[in-house]
Amino acid sequence: MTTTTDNILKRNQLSVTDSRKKILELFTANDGALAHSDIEKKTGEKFDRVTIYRTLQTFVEKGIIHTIPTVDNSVLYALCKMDCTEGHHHDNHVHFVCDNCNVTYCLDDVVTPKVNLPDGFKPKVMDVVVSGICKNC
Amino acid sequence: MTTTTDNILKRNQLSVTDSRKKILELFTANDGALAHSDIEKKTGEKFDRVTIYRTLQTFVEKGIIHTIPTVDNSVLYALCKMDCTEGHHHDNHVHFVCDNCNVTYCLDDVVTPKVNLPDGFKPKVMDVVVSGICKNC
DNA sequence: TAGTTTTTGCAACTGGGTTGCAACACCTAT
DNA sequence: ATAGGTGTTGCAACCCAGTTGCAAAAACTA
Ligand SMILES: [Mn+2]
Ligand SMILES: [Mn+2]
Ligand SMILES: [Zn+2]
Ligand SMILES: [Zn+2]
Repeated sequence: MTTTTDNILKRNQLSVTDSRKKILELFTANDGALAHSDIEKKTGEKFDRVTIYRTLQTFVEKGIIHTIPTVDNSVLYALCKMDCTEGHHHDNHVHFVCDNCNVTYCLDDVVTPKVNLPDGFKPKVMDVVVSGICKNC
Repeated sequence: MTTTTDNILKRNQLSVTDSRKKILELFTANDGALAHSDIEKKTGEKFDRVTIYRTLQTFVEKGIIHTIPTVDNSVLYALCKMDCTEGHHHDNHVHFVCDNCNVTYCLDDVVTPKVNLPDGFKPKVMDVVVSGICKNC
């Protein structure tokens, strides 16, 4: 029997291992973003810290997940929903952090607005993080 | 003789010390944002790392400088130009990071644009970081 | 100038993240 | 199904940013 996560791994030329399956499952089961520490807790001592770091790194490189900039200088990861490929991410969407439940959401459908920059500044990439109260709070 | 930096320190009920004067001077002399490491380099072994950390922390608390979220998860600091006070910052402006010279600017005059969020999401604060090529490059 | 308060420097510690390497698991071809 | 080669894991050791407690030193106050 071949599961969804197995397929995602194979599609990306990654060998199917316990850690990769479990970590990928966490992302597909969860609609918010996850920090390294979340994963460490949810896998419960099953895998070495280093393995988790390396797995996340691999997933980012393959375009399976992307990192999210945070205000408090921690790193968050979330599933790429667009057609991201190795080395090229299409994840320029708005992120929302809930002040109450502290969950971070990818708002893939929200278009990032245009801003008028002063003369001489040429924009390329725009990161928008909105914080407030989420739909579940 | 009383300098500008001395006045800023006194106005904020801070005792005037060498480290505070020197670090504050760096901010007033520089129009881009500074990282802890920048300050460490520019002061040249003159002050302990811990002193620099504590000074920056104090300045942030007093509303003299503010922190800037970065993509690569480092912390940047820049002078508050608005009327920020102890505990309350008015620094919701757009930040610009130059891909070429790597300087980060506070674009105090650029209004942060409105975005349309999905139903149920109530926005409070919005952080916008634009990257591209700056006016000096 | 002396006494009080605040700040500094040092040393020790924490926590996130990385690296090298040997043991192990996964994939492929027979 | 099995053996061999390749990729992945776990461990130990390390690095670096940032924090903490405390005694010495500097700044303020009277
Ligand atoms: Mn996202
Ligand atoms: Mn700013
Ligand atoms: Zn919430
Ligand atoms: Zn530039």
